[in-house]
Amino acid sequence: MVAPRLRSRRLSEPTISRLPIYQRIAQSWLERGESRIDSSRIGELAGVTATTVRRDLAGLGALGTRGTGYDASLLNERIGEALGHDRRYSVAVVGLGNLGRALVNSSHFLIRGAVLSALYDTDPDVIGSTIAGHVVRDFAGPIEQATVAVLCVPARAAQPVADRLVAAGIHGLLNFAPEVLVVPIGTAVHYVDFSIELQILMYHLNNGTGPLGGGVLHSLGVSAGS
Amino acid sequence: MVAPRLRSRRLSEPTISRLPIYQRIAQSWLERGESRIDSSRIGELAGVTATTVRRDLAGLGALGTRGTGYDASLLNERIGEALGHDRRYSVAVVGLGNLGRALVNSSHFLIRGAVLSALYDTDPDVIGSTIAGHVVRDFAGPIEQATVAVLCVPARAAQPVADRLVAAGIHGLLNFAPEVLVVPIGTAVHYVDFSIELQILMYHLNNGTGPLGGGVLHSLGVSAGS
DNA sequence: GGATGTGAAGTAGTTCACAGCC
DNA sequence: GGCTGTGAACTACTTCACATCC
Repeated sequence: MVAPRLRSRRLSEPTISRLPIYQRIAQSWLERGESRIDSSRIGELAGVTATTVRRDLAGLGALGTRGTGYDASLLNERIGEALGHDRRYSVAVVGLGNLGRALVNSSHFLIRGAVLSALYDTDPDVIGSTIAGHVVRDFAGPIEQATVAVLCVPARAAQPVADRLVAAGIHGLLNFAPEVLVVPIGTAVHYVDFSIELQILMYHLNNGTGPLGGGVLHSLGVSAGS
Repeated sequence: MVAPRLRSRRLSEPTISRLPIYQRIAQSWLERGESRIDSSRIGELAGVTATTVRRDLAGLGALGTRGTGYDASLLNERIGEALGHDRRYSVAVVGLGNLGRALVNSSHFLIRGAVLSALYDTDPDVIGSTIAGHVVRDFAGPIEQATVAVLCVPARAAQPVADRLVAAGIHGLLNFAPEVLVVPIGTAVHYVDFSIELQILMYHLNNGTGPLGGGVLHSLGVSAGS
């Protein structure tokens, strides 16, 4: 009667979107040389209540210590496991304009199990050049298998590019183009839209509301603390 | 007894995060020459149910027509008003590496009331150069007032940069650096973290769950339709 | 006929309050 | 004493079902 997988516990959507934030907080705590952190401090930085933090973390199993709080290092590790970081996966990047370059050159984009597999572009001046240690390939040529693909292409190109990637067997798309994609069942698309994020920020600024919002952290008025 | 402002209706957090998606869908419908769209089609593309779409849109006032659906043009306009696009606001960008350049050169980032006010960097080679029609200023110099600032700086620089911007009277921050910011009450911070978005995509891909997630649209298996 | 808009019901997520453990 | 973990209460969001209107 041993549970087959801890990860099989289904986490709620809001929890999933908060876990990476807690992880980041745990990491920054470690960098400052602090080893322990409690739920109220995490909540303060993440813009949620301490109870929410405890509920979220309890879903990963009992990893705190009563009276003392959580071990930042253990927290970092367990959240990583819950999000599937212990599995390796490959990432292809399509489109190496400023955004694509920013992503592949960032030391924080590909972390925890993510491995850059290939870069593609359609610009003859870019094809063949080396970026972040990878030679850029022609997107018109063969597409190598990868777990997910990141679309950093113009809006108009997004749909045809997505079609081609799905046809090549890539079923996870991270789309930075401001375009709604139509994909077959079984393919996951996650959108990141800069102008939408700006709009959400403006809404909160105008209405003075909401300690937490969006899929990514939105915190309003975290107190400075000690 | 006239209501002072339609916008005074408080919209729920999930609704706020979906409205920009509906707007984008309405816009892409207009571009295709279609003038009307119904809630089930919007829902299909956005990855939510038709009822949710109607509930969200009903919160903006009655703008659909029974039997026919919604007018894409009106929808686009009303969502814009609800999100505060009718007010102009200025945007400063700090850090003009690949990401900062990608943002200011993108035709989709600064839309609907957003006006680029100033660009800042600390690199002497970048200061003085012209990007997107603006001369890059020295961040060490005076900071001009702006409604919001976009941080495209390295993680380590994020907190000091934020402190400086807040001190200069800028109370809305869109932070692309993977760093939790501590800001005074009254300042809104919205975070966009690429690696977190990638993690959320991976979670859904591994677990095969969730039609909608995150603050930004996550759709799994939108059917192709006609 | 067809799609919106909305009370009512159902479900999910958050907060309260406190027992349990360090 | 302090902080976690969790049943219970509460709140918010979503879905159902249908009256309403074009």
